[in-house]
Amino acid sequence: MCQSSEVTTRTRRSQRRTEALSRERIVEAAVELLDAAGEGGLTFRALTERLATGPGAIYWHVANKDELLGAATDAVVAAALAVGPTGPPDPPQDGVRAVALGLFDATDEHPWLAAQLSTRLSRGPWASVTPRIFESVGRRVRALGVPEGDWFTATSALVHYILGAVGQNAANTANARTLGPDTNRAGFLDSASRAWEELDPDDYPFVRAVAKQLRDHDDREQLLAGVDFVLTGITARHLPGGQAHTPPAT
Amino acid sequence: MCQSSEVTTRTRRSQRRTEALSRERIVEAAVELLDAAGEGGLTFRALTERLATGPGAIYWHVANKDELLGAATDAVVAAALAVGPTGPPDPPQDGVRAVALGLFDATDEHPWLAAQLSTRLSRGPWASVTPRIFESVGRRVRALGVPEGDWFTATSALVHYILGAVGQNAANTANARTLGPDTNRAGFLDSASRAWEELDPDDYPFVRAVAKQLRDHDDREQLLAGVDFVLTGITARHLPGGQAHTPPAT
DNA sequence: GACCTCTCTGGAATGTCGTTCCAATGTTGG
DNA sequence: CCAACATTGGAACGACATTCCAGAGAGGTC
Repeated sequence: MCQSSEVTTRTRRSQRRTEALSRERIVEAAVELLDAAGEGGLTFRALTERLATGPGAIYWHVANKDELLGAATDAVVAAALAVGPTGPPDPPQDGVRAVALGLFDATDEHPWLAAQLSTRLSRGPWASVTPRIFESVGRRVRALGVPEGDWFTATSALVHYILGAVGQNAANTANARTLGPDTNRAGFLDSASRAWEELDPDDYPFVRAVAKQLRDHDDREQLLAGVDFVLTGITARHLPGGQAHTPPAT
Repeated sequence: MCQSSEVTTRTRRSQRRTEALSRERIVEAAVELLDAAGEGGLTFRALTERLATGPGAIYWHVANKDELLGAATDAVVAAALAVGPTGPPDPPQDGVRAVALGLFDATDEHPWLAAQLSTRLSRGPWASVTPRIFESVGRRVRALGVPEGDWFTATSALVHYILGAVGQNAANTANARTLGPDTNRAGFLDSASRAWEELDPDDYPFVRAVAKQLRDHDDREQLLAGVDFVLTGITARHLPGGQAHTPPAT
């Protein structure tokens, strides 16, 4: 394969691209690739092909793949939280529920988001995407009447729960898709439930006992139930009345 | 590099290994590599070197890297939950707190665990490591007196919170280590707090307001506070008395 | 218009990784 | 002693992220 010297005249590109490359366009293409082919679908090869360019051009706008993934995550989360930016004057509890559902829907639409969120949070929790979510939830906590000294603790509890639940729940739908086009969420939960029922009765009595509830549960209901647990806990501690529980509008 | 044919006589290994290779030994070595060099430290090359063998031998015992990572995660989590296997007869609340702290300490000892837990959960939440944690928490929920129909919802809420909080909190300590040997956890939180304070005052008023609390907070206290929020929420809903809150032993 | 300079481009090359392939080895049982 | 067999480990492969660099276009200067 040792070609002679004349090859150094590289086949120059047809001409300069009509539409300039930009970080925005790259992130946009990255999100599309991730949506289409999942986590492993984002490669620089696929990216160069889709943008009709070379790796060097992309690296001019983006430091590396990790930063690109972070930017994609950030863009999607920002869009998800943008539904009620500054927080409408509805009851704070409803606001927190809206944030949770917004993230839930985002992970549903972008199946790769759940894994990305978890990975990013466990690698540098206080950067990038966290402040956005923290701010969104924290404002409602403040509006609840929680004393200032407990803002951080209460908000952290809510954010941790929401991210944990969203990551795990939305994966149900996402995983069902990867199992095949014919397998729907119900089928996925069905097989998961069966797997639980087949565990060792001595080691896993409880898990076996709730296997049926796993099959029948509704992700959104469960997400909201958990949010309400935390909200109740927060208000019960700080507001002796503890009238925290406004049931979610169904 | 085109060598002649005599090279086909490969330099055969000295002799058969004295101690047989086994899946156990491989997983053990994998955990050690992960502990020593972090997430990126586990490569088949490093593994073959450490075990003084070749890739083929490892692949005979393990399907692929993903399965190996899963096995490593499973082993570490199993060890973390093995402190009180069947659940001692202490108050259920304390039991849940013990599970949370056990996972917290495990991620502290194995910094890679947080990311692995999140990734695995969001990719196939109902397999591998989840039943173990679910069982552990679920037994205490049952012991709390929660009606059977709500076991799954209540346990899910607790597990989601614990995993979310553990993943994010333990990362504080882990990230402090990667920042350099001289940077400790306090230094890490300090710079994170400063980053929060430098956010746009218009977009992030709440985050800026709690930046100081971020700097001063204690991970374990906060973890337990969140667990208590959820526990309070659970018991308040189901047990009208709502005497759920046994303050953690400090 | 000819020149320089600076930003931006994209094709080739590099090194590492997970994984596969297979000749060779010790072991087991006939 | 020999033929299956489970197991080993070295070499090779293809994909990937990343780096390098020759060059194209745009804007300025004379």
